Amino acid sequence: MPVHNADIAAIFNDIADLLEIEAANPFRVRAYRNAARQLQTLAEDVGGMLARGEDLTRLPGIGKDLAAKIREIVETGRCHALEQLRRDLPPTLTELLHLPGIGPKRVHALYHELDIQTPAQLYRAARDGRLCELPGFGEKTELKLLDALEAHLATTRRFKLATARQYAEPLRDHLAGTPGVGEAVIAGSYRRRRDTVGDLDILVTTDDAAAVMARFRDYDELDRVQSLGTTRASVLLKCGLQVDLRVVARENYGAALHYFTGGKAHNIAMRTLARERGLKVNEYGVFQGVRRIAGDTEESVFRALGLAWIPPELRENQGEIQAAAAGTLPTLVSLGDLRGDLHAHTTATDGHAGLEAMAAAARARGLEYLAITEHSRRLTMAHGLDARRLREQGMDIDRLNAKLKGITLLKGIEVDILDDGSLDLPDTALAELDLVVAAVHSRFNLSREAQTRRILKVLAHPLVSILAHPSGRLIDQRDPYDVDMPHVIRAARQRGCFLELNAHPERLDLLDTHCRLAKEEGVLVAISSDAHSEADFDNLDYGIGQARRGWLEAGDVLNSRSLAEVRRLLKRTERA
DNA sequence: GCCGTTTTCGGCCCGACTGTTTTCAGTCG
Repeated sequence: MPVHNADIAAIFNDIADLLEIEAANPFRVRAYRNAARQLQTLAEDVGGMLARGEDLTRLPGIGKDLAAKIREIVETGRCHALEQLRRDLPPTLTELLHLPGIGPKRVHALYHELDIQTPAQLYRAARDGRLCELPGFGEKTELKLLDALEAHLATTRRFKLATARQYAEPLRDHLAGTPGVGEAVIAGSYRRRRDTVGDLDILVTTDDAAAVMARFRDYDELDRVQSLGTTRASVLLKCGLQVDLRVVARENYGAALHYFTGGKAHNIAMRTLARERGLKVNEYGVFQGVRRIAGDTEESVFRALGLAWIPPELRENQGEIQAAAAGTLPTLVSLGDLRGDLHAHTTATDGHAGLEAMAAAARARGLEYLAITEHSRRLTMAHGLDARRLREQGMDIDRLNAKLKGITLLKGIEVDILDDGSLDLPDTALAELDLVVAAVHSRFNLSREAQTRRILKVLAHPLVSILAHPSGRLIDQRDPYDVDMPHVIRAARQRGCFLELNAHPERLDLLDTHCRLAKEEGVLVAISSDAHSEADFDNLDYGIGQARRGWLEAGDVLNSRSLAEVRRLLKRTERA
């Protein structure tokens, strides 16, 4: 079984947890966590990099020791260091660590003083009032733990960005309605437009923090307060989403917004850079000694460190700080750059609107062209098209195009990729179309070798232009299938094919890291709505967010081109 | 454990809130 970066990251995080419980050097612990984070943001599995003879110590945060451990895990599937730790400490202790209010010191005490190893044992101890015996534990801690364990708060889940938005915007508006409030903005991973968010970070500026806190506490959707101070509060909404609120004075807005937007790694890198320059960055500003030299605006914070303003989507410490210093930040693609959409359905299959309505909806959003790409016959559930119905729809599109103004419909198909990598419709039918989008909808659990072979075969097909939702994942529902994505991307470049970034909020597929890899390899990305209804074109904005996280510029996006240019590029695919 | 135009040793981001502490450690983001 191939080992994935996420597996190695999990091992490193486990090691970090156990080391922390053993009160190891905190910087050593941090090194493991940094490495885990680094691994999770790589576009390619380190196994592949090792196979090509690459030196892993070139990766930031990976030195000689951790590179050797990675090699050990890839080659043997085991990690001696972790096994050693687990001989000394029960592995279930890391579960305790994830309970609210429980950190390494308390886990250490629980284990060594009361022999508590699992959440269930902790629950019994709290219920029996045995926790109070421990120094540092009191009655309140005990009650809070009982509460948390009963509410199963240990299982923290992430929310899809589109779902989080439904809760976030009304709450932000509620807070913004407090008298005296200046700015009220949702920061954190929401502002960075991650595909999912673990919690909401809301920043409010005002001179009357108490009023904002009071209004926060009175919010209808609020389930319980976890902490509430004069400038910071943390609550759980009834839906289970955690919200962290921070209130600052107006002059601190820029510094606070930067602080509460950046990914952890970005913020640490920024503060390290400041320190190197004899400065200090915190949520109140940039300081030279006691003198505050910036912080009113985000621009001023970056400028004080000699950096250009970095778009929120890039703030993950993936090279954006270096690019900002060198003046080489990308000009990220925006919704207005999109001139067409290359993936949509109608009532002919599983869509909810007809050709004409979909065309009108696309045109209303400023699009100049729209490809109709129904499912093919194998997807009987979606009433997929066979060759005859596809031809009939083509004639409908010709007739409609003759009278449509301001938008052109393209004839396409989202043809199903069969188990062996062949296509669900004959070439004679596909050859009649303007573009062929190919998609995997079955056999998600093939081995990496078989799945990669299957998709490479599709990319080699002379009539295929775009690979739809390349990883096949459904957020929260289905993991990506196992495929060698760097290989797929290189194959797409050789064949002149394009990769779709499916903008549906449940897909957001291409992943951001693979968008960036596609850009580096020179493969254009099609940001597609996969619209099944008129309203679905609004989803394009989620695709834009993901594309921006992948550093894509307008020039990297296929459907930022004019219709004539797109037609030319599709033709080149066929000839390649 | 990582890292290095001040360095191969000696650093390593920063502050708020809670609870139990009576001056602060632990946790969290």
